[in-house]
Amino acid sequence: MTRPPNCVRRPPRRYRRPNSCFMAAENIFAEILDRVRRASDALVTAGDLPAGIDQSRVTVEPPRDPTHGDMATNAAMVLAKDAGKKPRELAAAIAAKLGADPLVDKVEVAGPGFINLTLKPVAWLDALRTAVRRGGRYGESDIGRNAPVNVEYVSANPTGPMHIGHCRGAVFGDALANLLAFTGFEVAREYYVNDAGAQVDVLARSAFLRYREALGQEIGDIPEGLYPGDYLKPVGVALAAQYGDTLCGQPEPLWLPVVRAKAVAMMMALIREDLAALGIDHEVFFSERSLHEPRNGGPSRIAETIAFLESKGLLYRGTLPPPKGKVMEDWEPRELLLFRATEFGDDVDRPVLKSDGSPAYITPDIAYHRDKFERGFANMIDVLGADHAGYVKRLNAAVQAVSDGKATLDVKVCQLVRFLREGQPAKMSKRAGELVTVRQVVDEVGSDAVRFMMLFRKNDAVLDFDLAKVIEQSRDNPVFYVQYGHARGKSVFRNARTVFPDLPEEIASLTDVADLGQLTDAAELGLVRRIALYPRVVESASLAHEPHRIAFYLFDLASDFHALWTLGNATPHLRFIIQDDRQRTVARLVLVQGVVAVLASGLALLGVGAPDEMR
RNA sequence: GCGCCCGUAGCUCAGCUGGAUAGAGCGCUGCCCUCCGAAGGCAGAGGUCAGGGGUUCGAAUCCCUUCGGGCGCGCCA
Repeated sequence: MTRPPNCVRRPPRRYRRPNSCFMAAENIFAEILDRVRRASDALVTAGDLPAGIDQSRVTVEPPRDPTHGDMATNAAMVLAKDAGKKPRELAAAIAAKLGADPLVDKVEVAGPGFINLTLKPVAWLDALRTAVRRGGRYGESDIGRNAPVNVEYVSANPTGPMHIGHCRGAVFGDALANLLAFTGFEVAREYYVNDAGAQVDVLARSAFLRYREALGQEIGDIPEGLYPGDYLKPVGVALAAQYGDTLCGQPEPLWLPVVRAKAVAMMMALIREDLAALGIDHEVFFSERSLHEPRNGGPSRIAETIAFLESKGLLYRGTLPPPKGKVMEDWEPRELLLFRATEFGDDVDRPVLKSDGSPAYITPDIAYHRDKFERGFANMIDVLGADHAGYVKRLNAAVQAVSDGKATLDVKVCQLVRFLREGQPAKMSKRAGELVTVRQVVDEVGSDAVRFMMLFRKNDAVLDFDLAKVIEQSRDNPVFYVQYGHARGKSVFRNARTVFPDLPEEIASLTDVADLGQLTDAAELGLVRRIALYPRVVESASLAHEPHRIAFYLFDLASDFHALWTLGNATPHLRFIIQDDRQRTVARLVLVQGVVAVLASGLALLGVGAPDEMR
């Protein structure tokens, strides 16, 4: 019998961190932070700071105002209280140590006790060299320390093709998973298949009609309450081919499981095609139904979970107060088996069993998250749609309960997307009974545009998606603007080869011979600094579970690059290719290669293509 | 009624988990190509970070509160 395969494991498709050691200077900000800490440690040794002082709040950041130097640290201000010293006094002491650092050109104490650092140019040029050498792996890190993380996303009901409401969460979850893998987490991409609820029974009845239709029977209009979509016709045809008319004479309890399994399997195939169109491919499809079924002749996962909660004293029989703010005609108090969710911060205790004894809606979810925990995931991320925002507290309560507080769950709620065309609500053709689908949108504007735009906003803010704007070729369209940056870089290399035909195939291989000291213009060095920022952005985006930071960073990087390019219009000596100066050209090609590498790396994290030329 | 999210330039939004004089795009104003690098770039104007309290060296960011807007609320799924 066909059924969505449970826990089918395949090797992660997109990214796996190879075994390797990382260069210390991969992230120049982390490197400098390390040196600041060592300076503070030296003061501890000298007795100027108390032993064991907490340095966890010390940060190194690029200052907003470039006149404040390359980096600023708050070390003195953060440590001052514990040290019993004045911030500026302490700052002077730390600054004195840092001034001796070979990477540091200049140190200043400013404002309330900031220590502003200006690095030697060689420090930045080293960062560029690193970026070019590392290529697509630049920004990779091991901050995750191989900790397993389970990212559950999409989880659309298997009752039809994906509609656009699922699009944002799908792209978000996928990009977040990429990001976590890139930063050293052991990531599982998981899809929770709701193949057990009442809605899949409705699906089965709808498919059964199509089955009779395929057998040549007159079925008339699809009754209210069933799924009318044409996408169920192939299910009817397949059933007819497989079973002939043998299901017709059977009572519903006999044919329903058969039809349901077939329909769910075919709907999942449909959804996986839709996901594939967006470049999404989960490693695990977890069947809700499997949680209801006995395991090896023993109790089901759900029964086990209820017993577990019982043993922890987290269940009791009681009645809930009536829901407020809503007229409930048929509400009456009933005694139910309740889960003490309020002990974990939820607003009310939640029923585990309905009055008829069957599991309530959250119960399989509790069992599911318990299963994740027992599979070794102490870190879980659930990506949900806006309509599930009210569900966050009870999921957190469930995870706390089933893991004895040992697991963390971060629920990322993706807000609504408003589809527009030229600023007006988009009218999209809907065939009878079908919602607007993901496929329609991808077919119209392409996967790259959909993915980038879904990530060009914080997940918790509503998003306007203008179908006309995203295919414009202008700065107003960030997808184009960033991809164009990559293509433009590649075109520099093509042009450079016509001037210097002996240039190597791989521009990156010039890194060792290039004299990067040739990069002296403020605009060039600004671009180098932006490139050096990338590992820091990746790290913070990963830890915050906010892939949109990558998208905004790429936009800024492309912006810097386009600006430098255009500068060459008015000032020819700043052009990347200088006919009679091979050495300078080579240095600049390495710079452009840095831009190209970071754009390609960042776009790959977002799952967006990096074209060699725009068409 | 309760919970969650949002409120930053005329518009659409960033703001690096508390840092210095709050940024970008669009729009507006003024510039930069007689195709060889303008699908672009530069400059300017534009702000009580919704209002009010608090926490501390320091708040758009954290806490409380008021006002606006969105989503949700069930033994449904």
